[in-house]
Amino acid sequence: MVMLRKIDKHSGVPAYLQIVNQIKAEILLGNLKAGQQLPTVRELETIFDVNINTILKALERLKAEGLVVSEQGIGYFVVKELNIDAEVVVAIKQLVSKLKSKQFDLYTTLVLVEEVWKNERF
Amino acid sequence: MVMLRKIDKHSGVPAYLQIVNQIKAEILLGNLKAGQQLPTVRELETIFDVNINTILKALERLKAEGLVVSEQGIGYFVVKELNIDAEVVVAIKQLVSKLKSKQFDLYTTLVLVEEVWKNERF
DNA sequence: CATAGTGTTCTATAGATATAGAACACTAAA
DNA sequence: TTTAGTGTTCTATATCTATAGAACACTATG
Repeated sequence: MVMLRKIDKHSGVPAYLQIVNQIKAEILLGNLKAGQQLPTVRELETIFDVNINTILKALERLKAEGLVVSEQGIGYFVVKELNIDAEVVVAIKQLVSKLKSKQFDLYTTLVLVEEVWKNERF
Repeated sequence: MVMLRKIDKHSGVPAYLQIVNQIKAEILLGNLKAGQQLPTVRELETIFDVNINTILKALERLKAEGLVVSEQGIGYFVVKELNIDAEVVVAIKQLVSKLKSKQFDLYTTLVLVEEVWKNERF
């Protein structure tokens, strides 16, 4: 089931990138499958609560990355199936569960993951 | 040991926020301890490879969050000790290790963690 | 007191981001 | 053919982000 949420306008991350991220994640998690149609651009405008031009900028990026295609007069469609290893999803869910139980917030969590990623040699 | 890196000017995330994140993470990981002096603003300018005003914007944010204080003519100092549970760091390192071994990139990883965080009810 | 090394403030400019509004182009179905 | 529902393009405007450059203020030390 596709879950698209309003973006966070105060996070500092550009709105169009937050939209790209959400749609990409839905594809990665298998909630959006190849061939499936996205909501219309005007529906996305409502869903994300941003201007249509911001929607178009995000979709343009997703097209450039080859994840979706547009058909004028019809709609946008998912191209690639990017289903990831279920084991990975489980591992992420476990970490998220642990951090939530320890009262971490999302922002702190993301910062820590990024730093560990960049600082550790594996 | 403090590890501060040049920011990624093409990530879309504002430079001053990337700087805030790096310094905050160093404090969280215990690499910057309470009372410790940060590099000078002009050293930070070189380290992060951005303009001094961008450094000041980041430090202003860290001051507002109560993580650092400035003393004019002297320097910036860490206020809070935010050392986190070692168990949490280990868990994050394990996840990062697993994802790197499966050829995930950092960007995809962060997007997935964020989506799982927002979509799962724990 | 003079100086070097700190942080601080200010102005000007360029580029990126986001919105609003309007119009246009294509597709499918009545 | 007409119409409703799609995507597409364009202009104008406001705000945020980042840089450059200059000057100023405070602290410690010789």
